[in-house]
Amino acid sequence: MPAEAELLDRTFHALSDSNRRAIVVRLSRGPASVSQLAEPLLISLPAVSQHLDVLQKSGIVRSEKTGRVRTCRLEPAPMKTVEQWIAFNRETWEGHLDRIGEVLDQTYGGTE
Amino acid sequence: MPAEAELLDRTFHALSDSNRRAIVVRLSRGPASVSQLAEPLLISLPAVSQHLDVLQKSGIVRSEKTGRVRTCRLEPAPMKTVEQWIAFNRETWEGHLDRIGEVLDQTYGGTE
DNA sequence: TCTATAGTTAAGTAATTACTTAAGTGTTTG
DNA sequence: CAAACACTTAAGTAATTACTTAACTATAGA
Repeated sequence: MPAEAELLDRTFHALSDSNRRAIVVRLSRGPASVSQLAEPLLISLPAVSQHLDVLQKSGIVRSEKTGRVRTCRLEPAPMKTVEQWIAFNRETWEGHLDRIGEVLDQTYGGTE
Repeated sequence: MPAEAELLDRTFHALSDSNRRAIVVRLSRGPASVSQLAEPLLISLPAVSQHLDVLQKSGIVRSEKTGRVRTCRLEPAPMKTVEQWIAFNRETWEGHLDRIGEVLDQTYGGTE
């Protein structure tokens, strides 16, 4: 599988869980520690660690540990790739609709 | 779980598989039958049917059967929801960076 | 130094996923 | 009517997922 496809697989998969999306939403407002991220979630701390692994393997989150605190922050590139993939498909689809429009125009004289 | 979260779950999950994304890319260029969608893929026809089920349950794809042919087409709303979710987070993140910029400006007199 | 804190690792489990092959159901077409 | 066609359903499987609890490591503070 091409590298780009694997990145899209991992990024879409990472975002398909609402606990992980909650982490992303929180990190979009600035860096946070693991326990800060865990606090509003209704799951155990190890479960949060596992979600962070998934987010880090997709590249959405980056983190470094200082002392005993791990600080997590958002890395925007993978989500931008996903956003662009969707936008590109939407444009293709919209272009296709335009061409249907042209055919209708030619057939029924809409613009003539 | 809120209805919006479930839609995001299903839509992100639907797009996390490269065979399903290939189906979406093909459909962005116009409607197609199940076997037309299957033709370039390296999996069995039942597997394609199962992928179409996933795409239809997320609402990304809609289809109707006429005679023995099922015609599939893209339904843009769910992907637009996903695109907006990402855009909203990016904007929050960018706003956060702007505020860091302001602090740096105030601290080091960047704009004064 | 003892203890609380912050997080990690390990191991187990029930549910879900992405396939497969085999055997259907209808629908055209020769 | 028979055979080819376009799927669909069923059943099975190996891998992955999202958790859990228990036990551990490493750092910080009293």
